[in-house]
Amino acid sequence: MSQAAEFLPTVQALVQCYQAFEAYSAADIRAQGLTPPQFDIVATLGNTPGMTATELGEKTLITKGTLTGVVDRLAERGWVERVAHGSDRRCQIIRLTPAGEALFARVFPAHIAHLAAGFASASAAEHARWQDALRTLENLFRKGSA
Amino acid sequence: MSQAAEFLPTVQALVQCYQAFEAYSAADIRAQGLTPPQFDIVATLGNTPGMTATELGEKTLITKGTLTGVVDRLAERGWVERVAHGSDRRCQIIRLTPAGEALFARVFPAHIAHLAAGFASASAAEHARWQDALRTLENLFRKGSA
DNA sequence: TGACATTCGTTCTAACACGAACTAAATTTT
DNA sequence: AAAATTTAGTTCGTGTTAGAACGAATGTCA
Repeated sequence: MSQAAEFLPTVQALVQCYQAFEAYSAADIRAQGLTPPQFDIVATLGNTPGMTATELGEKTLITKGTLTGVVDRLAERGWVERVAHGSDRRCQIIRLTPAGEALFARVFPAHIAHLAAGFASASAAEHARWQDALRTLENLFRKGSA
Repeated sequence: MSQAAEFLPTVQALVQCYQAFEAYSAADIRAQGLTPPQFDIVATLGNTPGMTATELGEKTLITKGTLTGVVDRLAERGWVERVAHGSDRRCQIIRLTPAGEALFARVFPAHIAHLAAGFASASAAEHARWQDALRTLENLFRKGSA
């Protein structure tokens, strides 16, 4: 109410910064034939023995209802598979197939390289400043919503 | 490639900060019976005589294909209307109805107050630091994609 | 003037997002 | 052990998203 002019530019800067990053990152992911959520899942499952859908949802911040569909589409293309959990018949372990591991080995390093190219001109001091600023800002909203 | 460990925490901090803000902001908007894009449109049309769909899309960063549907739903509820453009029969002016203006007068100040509450503990110096950090970060991705 | 290209908004498709309702399987309570 | 609760994952409804194709209106150019 009081200082609207004070925080609105901050909000605007955050939104625009995030959207610029998203556009930069997503363009590279889509160019490799994956959607951002699909890439997120493949990257999370890479170099692991697989995990339950609940775990995968927690790591990727994808809600369980959405996760079913994204995993379905990855499974249709033969990149992931659902296998029974040993002791709990409610759970399924989701893991990469051999084809999925080959996909991971191809697209993950490529995407990291794409991001690294964007950050080529950034110094360690700048990274420290960004991380510090972003974390203090994030804490405002986490505290506010708790 | 070289310093993957250097920029990944920055990316992670950006994504988590943005998602925390989104969650904080969207919860308030949904509690008032609007979706975030719907709020965005009502807020953009408030205190204006209306504008074309193209203009509205540019200001809200909603693509034209999406805009049709969002405006449809707002029109169904009687908050916005499409009126003919005087000179160009391809265009339509989208504007708030009286009910839409009443909605704007109710939800817009309430949402600003919600955000202001989140920023209550922030100083002017912090805002300057956040805005500076976010803008330098944003420029990396804009330059990289150009 | 007539052919061509551009712009405006809608429609379509495929995918994602969230929450609520639902089934099945465990776990806890009594 | 039987009943009540919790947890795992799917399904469903509503809404958002990007991009491509489309028809109608406008503008350009020869």
